[in-house]
Amino acid sequence: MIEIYADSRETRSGLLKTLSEMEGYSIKVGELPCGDYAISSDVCIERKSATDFVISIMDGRLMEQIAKMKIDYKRPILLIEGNPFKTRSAIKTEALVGAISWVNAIEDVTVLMVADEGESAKMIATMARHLQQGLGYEVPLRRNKPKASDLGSVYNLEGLPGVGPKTAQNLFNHFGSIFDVCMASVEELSQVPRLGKASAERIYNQIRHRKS
Amino acid sequence: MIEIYADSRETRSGLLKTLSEMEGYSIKVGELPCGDYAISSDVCIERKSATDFVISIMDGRLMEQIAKMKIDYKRPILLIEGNPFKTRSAIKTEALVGAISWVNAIEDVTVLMVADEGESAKMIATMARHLQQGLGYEVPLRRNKPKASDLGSVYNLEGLPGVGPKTAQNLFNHFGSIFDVCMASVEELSQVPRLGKASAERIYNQIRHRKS
DNA sequence: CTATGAGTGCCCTGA
DNA sequence: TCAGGGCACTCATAG
Repeated sequence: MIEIYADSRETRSGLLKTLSEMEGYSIKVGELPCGDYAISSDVCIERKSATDFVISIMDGRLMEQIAKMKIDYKRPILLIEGNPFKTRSAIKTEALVGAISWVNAIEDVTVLMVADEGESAKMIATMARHLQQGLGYEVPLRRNKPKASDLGSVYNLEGLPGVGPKTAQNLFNHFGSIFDVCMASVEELSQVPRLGKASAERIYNQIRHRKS
Repeated sequence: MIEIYADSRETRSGLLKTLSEMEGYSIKVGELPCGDYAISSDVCIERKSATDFVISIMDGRLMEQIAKMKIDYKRPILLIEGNPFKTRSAIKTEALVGAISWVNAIEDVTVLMVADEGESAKMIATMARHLQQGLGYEVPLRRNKPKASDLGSVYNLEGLPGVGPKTAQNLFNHFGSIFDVCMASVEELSQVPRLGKASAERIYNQIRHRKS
């Protein structure tokens, strides 16, 4: 059973009703210190309608709420319902962008936008499930692996830090095999075109990095 | 002067043009190992149009890109342009919500949504400014590179033939590092759970395979 | 992402 | 020890 904690102020919202009608979820209503929904010990969600969001920027409530959430939760999420750019209000686009950028870049808080209440419900439910039960299987990080050996080697090297398609090809050309790349010293790695000492070191470290 | 690094694939986009016309910004185009824009040593941005986003979910490119960004940068951002829920595509809403939730909840990557290219430009520019100049005082690029991670190693090993998420983890657990996997003989590789002689040989051959 | 199906190869059991 | 069926995991495809 997936548990979602909702703040009592949300009681009247249709969202809470939708959530409580879902199979496999248990909704607990109470007084949250901040935010509207808590879906794990690290994650809480502040849900705002587009107009509410705009207003909370102007009266400074947004900063306050975000700051508060960051104290109690490691990973707060701001969920905006509707398009704030489309609201008829005095606020300038720059201010809007500035606020979102601040929330995101400085405060490191995720900003999600959904169209309506229904999407909000689905989003909150799914995130709760993912956090509490995982996906139910492992996600394949890489797909469409090439079969030809040369391509396979290049593809494999793309897994190293700071190595994209171009550098992977360079590495392979220079060393001739994955094995030789693994044996290379930092100095030898630096010889490769487009690889500086910093990247070379990171690659070297990743290859030797031991399970923590 | 605020610096923004853009991947060369973005050259044709109107966004890059808009950015380069902005006062006080210096845009450098080059080959980024991953992501489309880098705005600090810790933060890079993968920008996707709504339809692109949907397509990249379906062909599995999204997971790969996110994973790669997480290896190279401390704080990757996924910037979605337009409303993915409104695209006419065969994908189910559940899958869409699932993807966003996965990026967010499981991968702990910030998701940002904007309406169009213009907003993207403003958002990227503003975030760059916030990160590089702070809101008032100086917080320039700290040069602390992301350290080698378990995830990076597992991701790398997943590039090998016949190796999916499960086996990659098993390999890493058994040998402790990419380096040790590369040094292993066919016999030693066979020791790993669920790896028989056939798979072990394929892996061994791929690692030693020389450029043809 | 979610769903489904086929294919490969490991592994366990039983003789 | 070896054959065979069950299973786990990879990989392709489709919405």
